[in-house]
Amino acid sequence: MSNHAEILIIDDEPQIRKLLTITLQSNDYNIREASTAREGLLSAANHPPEMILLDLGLPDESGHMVLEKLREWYTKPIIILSVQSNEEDIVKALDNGANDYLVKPFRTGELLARMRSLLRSSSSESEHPVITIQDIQIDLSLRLVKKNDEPVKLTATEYNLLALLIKNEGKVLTHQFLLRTIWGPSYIDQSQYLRVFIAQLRKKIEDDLNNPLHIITESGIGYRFV
Amino acid sequence: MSNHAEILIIDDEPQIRKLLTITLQSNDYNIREASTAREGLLSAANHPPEMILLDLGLPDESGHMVLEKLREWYTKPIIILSVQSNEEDIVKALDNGANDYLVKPFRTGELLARMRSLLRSSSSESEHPVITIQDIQIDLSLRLVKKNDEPVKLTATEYNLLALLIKNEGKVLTHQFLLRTIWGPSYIDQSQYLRVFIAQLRKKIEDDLNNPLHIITESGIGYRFV
DNA sequence: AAAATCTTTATAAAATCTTTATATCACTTA
DNA sequence: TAAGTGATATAAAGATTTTATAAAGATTTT
Repeated sequence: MSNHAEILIIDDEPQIRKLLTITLQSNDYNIREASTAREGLLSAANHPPEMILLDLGLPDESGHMVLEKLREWYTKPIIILSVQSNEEDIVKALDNGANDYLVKPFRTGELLARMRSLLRSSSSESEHPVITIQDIQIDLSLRLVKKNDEPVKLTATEYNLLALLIKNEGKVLTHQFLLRTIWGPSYIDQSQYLRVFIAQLRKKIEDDLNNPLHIITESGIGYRFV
Repeated sequence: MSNHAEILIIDDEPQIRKLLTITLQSNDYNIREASTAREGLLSAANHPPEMILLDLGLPDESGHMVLEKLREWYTKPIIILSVQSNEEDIVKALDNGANDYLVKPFRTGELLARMRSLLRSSSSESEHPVITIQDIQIDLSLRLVKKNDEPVKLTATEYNLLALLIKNEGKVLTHQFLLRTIWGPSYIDQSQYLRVFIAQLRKKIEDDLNNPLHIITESGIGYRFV
């Protein structure tokens, strides 16, 4: 999964910034760095990121102050990274609008998981798992299929079959497997069902029925989505 | 601030439940308790709470399993409370849909602050109280629906159904999900209710009943608001 | 009690699935 | 090459399921 979300790191320690940058970049995040409160606020305002990682111990101003100023307008997740482990700081930060608080040194795996959790719920509407294959798009959470950005109307069974093929793009799915998965184990002999529904799907998503480019027949074996 | 939000505690240790109950009740939360996985899932289904506090070490089933089963339909915050402090458990829980993870013994002040933080962002209805979709407007805080700026008179059930559809604009909501959420888990077989109320809603907000543009039927699956 | 709302019943219409019939294709063999 | 064979494609009829809607009865609210 490539995300490319922009993350702003506000921390004055260069080695922490470096560690974070390398870790996050190798997880497909785009990084912006700031080493002071002033710089951080400026960067956030000029290029609002998807998430902010904020150190509480900044040289020019308290991190708590930065958090408050950010929260006057910034609504996306803010995670606090701090050496302070006392409850007072944690409670204060969370009540001032921080979404999470990790005590340094933190485990990077945990940080990444907490970031995923926050990004998941913050962009719950906009970020759907959309699979795009040439002119065909399928949004599994909306249960929506598009061809050239036009919605394609599919019945429940047609959708299930297409989704199964697309989830296994490139792989041959046997008749048996398809029948068992879509219709149930007692239908593995009803190959004719499969032919009927494959034909219907092709009518809806292929441009040239005599030369299907997406749903490929593997004679004697099954079908494959390309 | 009095909140009166309902919180479900799933934990098998009576003394922990007692501590949590007393702490949370003195902070104006209403508490429901469960000591096993089975009991917890049942309680959550029958009285969906505003938040769930889930222990990972349950006697009958793994807490991870409970989390997965809950997340099949429960969308509000879940905080994990566990004696396990290893990164593997934390990452797994967060990636399975937990919103936070606190290692026992935890500080109650911090737990309360993290709960406030999650409740704040989960009740995002206050941030975007008005949703506009073409000619339909819904003000979730006022419980008011307008069509072309004209107020539409809806009954309580009609409103609940429409609001649920609109909050999930574009997504197919299954019969099961709609029935369970609006009428309760014991009504999942009463599809006819849904048909009657969908017809009533369409009469009130669609221009052409023979060609509904907002409430779309997905035969065999459910309905979708566009 | 009256009004509003929810629940249940009945029925028509629409959509979908299943089955049948026939055509087509790829490949083998005379 | 031509006929034959098995697998596949497609249309269309028939059967079944699902949905829409009105309206009557029951319940709750005012």
